[in-house]
Amino acid sequence: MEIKKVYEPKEIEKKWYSFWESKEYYKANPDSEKPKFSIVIPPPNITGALHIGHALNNTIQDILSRYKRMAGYEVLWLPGIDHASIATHYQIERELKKEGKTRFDIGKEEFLKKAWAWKEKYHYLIVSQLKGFGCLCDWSRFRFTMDEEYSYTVRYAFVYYYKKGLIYRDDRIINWCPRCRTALSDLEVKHKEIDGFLYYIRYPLKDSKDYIVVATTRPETMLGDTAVAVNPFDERYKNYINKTLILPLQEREIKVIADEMVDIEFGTGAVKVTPSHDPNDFIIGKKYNLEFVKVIDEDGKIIPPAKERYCNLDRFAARELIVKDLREKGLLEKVENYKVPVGLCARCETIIEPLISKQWFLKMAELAKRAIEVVEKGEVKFVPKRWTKVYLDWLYNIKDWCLSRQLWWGHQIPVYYCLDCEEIMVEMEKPEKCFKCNSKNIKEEEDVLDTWFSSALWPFATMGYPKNTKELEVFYPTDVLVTDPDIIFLWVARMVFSSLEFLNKIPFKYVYIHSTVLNEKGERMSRTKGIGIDPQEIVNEFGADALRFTLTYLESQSQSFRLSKDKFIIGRNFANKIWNAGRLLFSYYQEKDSFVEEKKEKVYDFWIKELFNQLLRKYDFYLKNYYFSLLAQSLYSFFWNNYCDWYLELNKERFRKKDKRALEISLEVFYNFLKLLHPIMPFITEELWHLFEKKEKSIMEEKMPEPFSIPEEKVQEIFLCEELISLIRNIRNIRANFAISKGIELKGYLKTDNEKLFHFLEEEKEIVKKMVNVEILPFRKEIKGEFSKIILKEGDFYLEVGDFFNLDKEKKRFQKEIEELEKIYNEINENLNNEEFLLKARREIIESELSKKREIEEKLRRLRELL
RNA sequence: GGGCGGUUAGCUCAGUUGGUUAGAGCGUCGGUCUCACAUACCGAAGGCCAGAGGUUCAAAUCCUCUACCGCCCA
Repeated sequence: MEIKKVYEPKEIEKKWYSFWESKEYYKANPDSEKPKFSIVIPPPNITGALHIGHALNNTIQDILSRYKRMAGYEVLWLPGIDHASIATHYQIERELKKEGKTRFDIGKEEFLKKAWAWKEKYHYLIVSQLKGFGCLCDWSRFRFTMDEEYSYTVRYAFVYYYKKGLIYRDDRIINWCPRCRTALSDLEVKHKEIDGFLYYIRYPLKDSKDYIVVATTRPETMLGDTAVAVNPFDERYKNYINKTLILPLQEREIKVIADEMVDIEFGTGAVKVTPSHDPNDFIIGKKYNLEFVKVIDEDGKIIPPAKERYCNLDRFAARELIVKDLREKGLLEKVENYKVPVGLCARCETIIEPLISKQWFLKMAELAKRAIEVVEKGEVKFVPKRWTKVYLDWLYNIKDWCLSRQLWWGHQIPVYYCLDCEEIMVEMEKPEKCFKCNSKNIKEEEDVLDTWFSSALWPFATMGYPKNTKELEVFYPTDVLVTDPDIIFLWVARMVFSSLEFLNKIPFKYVYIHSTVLNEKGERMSRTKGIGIDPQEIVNEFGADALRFTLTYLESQSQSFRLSKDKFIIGRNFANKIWNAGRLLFSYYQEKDSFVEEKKEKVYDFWIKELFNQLLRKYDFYLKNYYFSLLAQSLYSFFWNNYCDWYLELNKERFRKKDKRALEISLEVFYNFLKLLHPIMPFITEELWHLFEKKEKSIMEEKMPEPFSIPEEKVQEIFLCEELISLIRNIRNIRANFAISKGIELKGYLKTDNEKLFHFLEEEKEIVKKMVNVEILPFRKEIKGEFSKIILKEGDFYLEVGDFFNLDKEKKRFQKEIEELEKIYNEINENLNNEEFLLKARREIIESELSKKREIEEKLRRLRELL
């Protein structure tokens, strides 16, 4: 059987994914007797293809679920996608814009058709991407947030909250995006400072030549001013309180009021109050019962009662005209450069307009309380821990959540208005007639819900809530949520309080927050900005296993890591290494019937078994603690640096001699390694697993390996293997140092009092000959010719190098080592001469220092003999 | 303004109860197409672990401050 020299993942990946699917390995069985493990996917939104951050996110989930499956759990990894109301709007509107249209040009029905088509397209794409990454989600339970069942749960939740009195409708200042034409929640607004101006405007006193100067960054809002406020403790304005001013341009009378909220330091200490267009002014407006004058509309245009001169102008055009008018009237005292804080729509980056508007809100105080409690008590744990504070701080300062959006794509708010008596009905289905006046003249609410309202229900809505499903019974709460830092508030916190409210259970026990993936310049990957790596490209070029391994290797719970395409070489090369080790083993495996000689196990066998046991211990620990980078590193170095570089190399001679036991142990360790690696690199491990025997079942049906048992006396002998490795390394070093090519045979003499070592190297003569072309001879008192000395732990080795010998080089080599050792020796000595160290350090530390000292002393002594 | 991260070899990063001589990959230098692998093998060079204090017998690791970079919140 011909096996390709270089690992080619493409066909192999396709083959095994369909195999897993055909066998339905992904399918969770709620009736299983096994312990349960469950994860719900953070549903990717349908706005576009998955990026490399998704690849990381889902690789982690796949690792955890594959591992748990092999560790004997019944695993549910529930997949799905999110309709992403506003984000999808933005994408479709962008397409429309290319044709010069807006959503209002084509109308709601046409728009929704496009949205569904969009969803279909990306639904298909996202699923195929996930499969391309090797993610084995339970496809039989795939959910979309706008599925009928899911939508039922969303309505159910809204109605429930409303009837409980937690949802209310009110006129409030909200964040309005004039481009998206919708209200936004606080979290959907990004704050930024831009270069702008601070305008100082004179507001004349009524019947006086005196005036108050107010400072503002937004002069256009003055059209809606209904007061000027000063701080009651501000001496400058004491005499102005309660006086009447004439609002410039509008020529309207407004009062000077005093409130401690006013910052004395800002501008002139006097501020204009526009209750309809500023959140703080809104509060003041309510407090002092001011008039609410709305002068900017939902398109960001000026409207009456502003003077006609300004109406229909865009807010920024109006600003310019107003400034011009003020200047002409001599009312503009001065203009300063100023960093103006603005809110931007998180989606389209349009400057937010704070607007007074009637919207639906969810009361947060009570809900937040319980969400805080479960995290403070540690029922829900963040990994890494530091994110706990981020979560809590947000909830400590929580404000009510604006739920309604003036969008079309999303869940219709289940509210119905009687057009005759103004009765408001909040119901699961549209009522036939008004509950109050029996009118059939009923209109449903046009607004849709914030996407995150439905996402907040994800863990249990996907499992069939409010029905009492078997899934909810056995798989809920889920074990861990894997996500990135951006959505701790948007999503994680909201899932926690929703779950507590509806099921009286936490939604997950752990929240693993992984790193943000950056590009090589350190910029956040962004599809809209065209920054980033397309995971599909990586899969095509390097393979899914390489993609997964590299991401795992780089995921170390840090805030972020930089990624460039060439990083995937790590994973690709590792896959190739495994592949080729497989090839080597397979070539002997094919001839296994001729492997008859059952020689006894060698020291190397115990050496590799011990190293495997160590790997296993680390593996469990790292996985349990979500130390993904260390997990990948330990697998990598075990396999490459121990198994391949030494164990297989040492075994080649045994293979040649048809040593059956050598082959068996090599294969056993290899198989075990494949099992451990499978969660990270599912494809190549599956392929190799099936290469060796005709197997019906997937490697994932295997149990995770147990440690090898090693007899105590064999543990004592493992050092011999280390001595052998050290000897070979030293010989190679000397050959390189003196430029003696391997083709030239050398002789060497071992001097040791350690009988085990003596016999061992006697036995392993052939290996040494083969690996470094050195013949080991019995030590004689007088060694002729020039030699180079190798210091082993338990003996000296004299390598006869003849004419190649160069005293300077040799001295250099030793001097350097002596200097290094002396440095360490002095440090150790200092410690050991320090009474406090002896008094306070742990016993095993002292002992290890002592034995180190003896070792170094001995080595130094032997090194100095040479000079 | 507040919170949180980062600063370790030329580059990208590990280093998880403080205790072997601080590691890896890439890159560099030198040598190899050796019958699994040149996506490889062998050898080597390269670091006062940002700076300053402190705690400790012992600090890259804990504490404080400073500087710079980044993320988040207001």
